Amino acid sequence: MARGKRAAIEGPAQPMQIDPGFHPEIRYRGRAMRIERYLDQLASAAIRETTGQTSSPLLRPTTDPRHGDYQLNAAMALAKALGKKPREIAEPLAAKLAEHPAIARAEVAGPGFVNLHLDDTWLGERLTEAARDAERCGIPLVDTPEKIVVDFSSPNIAKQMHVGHLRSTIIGDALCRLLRAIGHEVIGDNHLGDWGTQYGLLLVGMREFGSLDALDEQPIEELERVYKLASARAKDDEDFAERARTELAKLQSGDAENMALWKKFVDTTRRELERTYERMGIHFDEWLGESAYNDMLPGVVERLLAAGLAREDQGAVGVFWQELEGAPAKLAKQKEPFLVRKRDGAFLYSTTDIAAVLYRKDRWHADRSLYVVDARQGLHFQQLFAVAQLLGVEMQLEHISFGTVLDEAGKPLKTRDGKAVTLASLLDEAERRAEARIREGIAEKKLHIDEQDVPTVARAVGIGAVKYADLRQNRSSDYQFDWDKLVSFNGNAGPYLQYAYARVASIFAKGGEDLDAAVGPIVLREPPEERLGRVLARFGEVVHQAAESYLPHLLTDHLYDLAKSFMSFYEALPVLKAEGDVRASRLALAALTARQMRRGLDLLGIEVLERM
RNA sequence: GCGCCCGUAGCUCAGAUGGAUAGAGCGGUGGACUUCUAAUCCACUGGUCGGGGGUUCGAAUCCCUCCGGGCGUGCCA
Repeated sequence: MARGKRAAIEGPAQPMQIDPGFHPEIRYRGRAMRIERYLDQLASAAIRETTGQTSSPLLRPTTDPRHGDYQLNAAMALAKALGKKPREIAEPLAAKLAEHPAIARAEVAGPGFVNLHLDDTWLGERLTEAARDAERCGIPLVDTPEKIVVDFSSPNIAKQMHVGHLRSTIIGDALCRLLRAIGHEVIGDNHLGDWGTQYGLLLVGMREFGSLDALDEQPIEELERVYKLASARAKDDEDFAERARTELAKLQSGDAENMALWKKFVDTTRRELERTYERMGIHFDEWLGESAYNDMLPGVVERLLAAGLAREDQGAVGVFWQELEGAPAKLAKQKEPFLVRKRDGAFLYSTTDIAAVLYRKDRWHADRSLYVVDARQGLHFQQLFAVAQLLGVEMQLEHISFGTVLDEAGKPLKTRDGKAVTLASLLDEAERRAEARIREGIAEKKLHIDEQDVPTVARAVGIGAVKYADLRQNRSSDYQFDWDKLVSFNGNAGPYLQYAYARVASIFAKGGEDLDAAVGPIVLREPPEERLGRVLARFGEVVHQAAESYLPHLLTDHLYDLAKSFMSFYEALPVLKAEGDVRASRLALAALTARQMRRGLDLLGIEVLERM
């Protein structure tokens, strides 16, 4: 049963015609569903017309469906400035908006809220358009595309990736996908830790007790083994430590022999890292590690000195905020210098990061550079960004910080013997648990998976569950890792969404229907359809919000809403057994759901399965 | 000391630029499978939003203060 008024228009949706006297500049851009922005523009125009004011309508989705779909809070805000009662402002505003075909009803309520009820006919037409946009899936492009560098994952050479890299890798990858989806040009850059003091120890250690064969076969294990031995030795053998420093200096000045061995460390490790990334479906556009900026480092320090931003102190060179004009007050107060050259002449990661900022600006002409890095490095990035600003680099810099991964007891996730859990072992465990759950489901005849597909499904479900668990939480807080929740098939978890997708897909498989051919027209008749339709209509908007606020959990929450709404619809109303227009409409709703689920999960780096 | 983050239902968490009776999931209780996948769906249950002040027509949200927890802090990254 459709709410509100319904125009007589049926059949294929037309690009909507808008009364030019009302808002000549606003066009609903065909298939690009960004409904909130559209309503916002509509309401702004209505405010201008009824009050002469240019002000935000303060459009918000309602929290209670009885208040309609969206509410405007502007009347209360405008009351003081206009010297009127809020309701006196709200009444004409509501009347104006009610004239528009998108709005079924606009009611004034409470102190001066304007509650907007979307028109189901209008909404059905917009959904029909979205159903016919298989390519973009209703996600509009940004007006001004930017070039954005996303610096993420960034493991160290010669060390296993561990849970500490998990979040950066998963969140960074999702942000790349999201920003690309709304039309930005994205460079995903793996800023490897492939340069620095540990290489002196590794060079000497490798020659002393390393094996080149082992390095080829199990590079990371061998490098970790050698490093452990070498650093232990260096502690009580001053001669050994001195040789390590000498070899490091030779490496940094380009000694051919050391360079060759170092290169071998990097290449072999990279091959091993790529296997893990492949397993996770992660791709980088660039692998510019710290070593890539080596040649720039002396110049960076000189430039800072010349600009009067840095000075020498106790043999080291750094930026001393409390002495600097135009420095952020907080940095000055903290009195922590930003060191860029050590007493022994070596450079630090601060120096490398400044070089990378300059490189990204000068060589790539990036508009934005995002650093998907642990929250504990917050101070470093504050300092880095302040230096960049003082150097006059015009590029938006953002630290996309995230919290620590904790175990069930709320402590940082470690193995029993206190070591960091490696990423590989975590993924193994996820797949193992997923497989166990899947076999249970098959035994109970609740899942429909052929034996030969079990490993594939277990992989997609296991990896997907890990990613979803990470992405669904607001990045800034620490997150508690819980295996049972992770692989659970119900509730807000990855497998539930994959299951929901498989259920939609099975409608088409069962009915022999082509998903791409199911294009409606969509007409919202029953309450479950109206609810599903309203969720479907928000997709483009949510993708934009998630991308531009760097909050993937906005999308996971939305996809969960979508899955729930679809499940309710699916349980309540027949699709294949419906007839005529109703069947066509419901098939199109299902097809649009499937596409948004697939696309949405893809933007999070999560695979879907046609059958499970 | 200085700085950053956090404190919301029994548990895990959402609550963007302040908006109506603070929402999910898990858990608990009760229902729904001869009908498109029941690992699903429906209903119910559950809160001094850490405490106290302040700003506002309106505060979980902004400001101050206190309490509790985590993290960072001169030559690691």
